[in-house]
Amino acid sequence: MAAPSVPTRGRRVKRASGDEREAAIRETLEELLAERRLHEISIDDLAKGAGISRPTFYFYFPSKEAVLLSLLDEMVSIADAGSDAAQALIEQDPARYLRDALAAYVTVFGMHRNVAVAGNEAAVTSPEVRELWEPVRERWVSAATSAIEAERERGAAPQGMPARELAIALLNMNEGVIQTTFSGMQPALDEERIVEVITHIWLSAVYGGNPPTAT
Amino acid sequence: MAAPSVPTRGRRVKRASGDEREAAIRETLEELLAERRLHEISIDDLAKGAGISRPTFYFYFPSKEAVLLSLLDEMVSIADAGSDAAQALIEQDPARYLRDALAAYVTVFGMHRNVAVAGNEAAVTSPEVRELWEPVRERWVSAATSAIEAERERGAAPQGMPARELAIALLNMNEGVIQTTFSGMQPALDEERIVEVITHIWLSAVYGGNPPTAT
DNA sequence: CACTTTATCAACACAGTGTCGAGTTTGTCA
DNA sequence: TGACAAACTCGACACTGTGTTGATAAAGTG
Repeated sequence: MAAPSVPTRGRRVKRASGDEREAAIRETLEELLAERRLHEISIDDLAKGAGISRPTFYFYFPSKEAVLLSLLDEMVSIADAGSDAAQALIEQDPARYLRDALAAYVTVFGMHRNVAVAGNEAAVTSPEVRELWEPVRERWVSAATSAIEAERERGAAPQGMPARELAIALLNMNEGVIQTTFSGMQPALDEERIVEVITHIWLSAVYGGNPPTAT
Repeated sequence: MAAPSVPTRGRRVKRASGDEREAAIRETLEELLAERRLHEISIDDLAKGAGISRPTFYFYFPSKEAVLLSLLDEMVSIADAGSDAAQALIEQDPARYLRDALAAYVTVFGMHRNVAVAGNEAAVTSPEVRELWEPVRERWVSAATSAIEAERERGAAPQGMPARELAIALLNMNEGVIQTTFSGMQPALDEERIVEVITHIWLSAVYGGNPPTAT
């Protein structure tokens, strides 16, 4: 499992000056996303920023969405790692597990907010980006569904809505909250309040008024 | 208050052949949105569909986003009207009021799903569309905030999270659920389940396990 | 029936995309 | 060490879409 620190998504091996260029392109995109939206950034901007010509850009990436994709890939794996760390708590203290896992995502997405917001923009435009996101979302939904079902089985949570439906709607809430807050839309939650508010809604929806007890 | 059936958003008076062209452009956009995404539709496509040349298009609208804007305008006022109809119930049976109001939006947005999905796409790209949506969202948040506070005052709902924060997060959930379901993204809720699932989450978040009683 | 308003479009200038083919540099191993 | 291939680079092209200009026709009005 000695995976490279940054997922390479199937690009063939590359080294030396090539790797530096590739990194320069990625860095340029992340920098430019701090100033303007994805659709306002041209391939020429990325090429210029990385010190190469536009045709050379295509040697490294097939499109600007592909550059974003590699940034998103990295961000998602960091976020997943953070929430896996909370995993240990799942049986002892479900409420704290939930808060920690949600906090992990909100923190990472907040640190890379430009990438996260651009990902949302590109998910509409680019089938490739959608193909990256769908399995990620499905994994989150499955994990939440299992957790809810486990809590019901041990009698901590009441029966009710199908667990998967709850999970989907609540995930949509997370995404929406993160999106509006980090893209500067109004009205939106204050950044520091996100975790508290969405944790409360998850807990009420799942446990309905009877908060879970720690063991 | 003899407002025209379709809001005109400040365009100067226009009539006869002019009005027909304008309507033809709007219809063409709604038709084409059933086949492909907004960014895949060119101004020339709209012009051709309305039987005019591309420069003539600009006589009627400054951009394709402006056409979408007028479609969105219409959709929002229909949806608002539908939820105003539920308003009467707010004091007698809050839970049913909530379900009816949510159902009104989901139904209207579902009927014009192509417009709704395109609106979301354009909100990222076009400041004008964002300027239309922000006040609409603010109105919804304010209405929900007042309703929650009223329920707390009469003792039906417990104190807790600031009402406005709840309202914002729950509105984000509604938008996210509608967006994923109607844009065909996966995973998503089944269309017929949306109202039931989101109503449940609103009620749990606001009343925490103690459902409101009808008077 | 002058004259303004409304409506129309051919032609242009531009910005961005993606590709082709010809070049240079770099590493390898005979 | 020098031939060869792979990695890398970019000028120039073809193409798609945008937005504007300026000339023109048709309709409505005093």
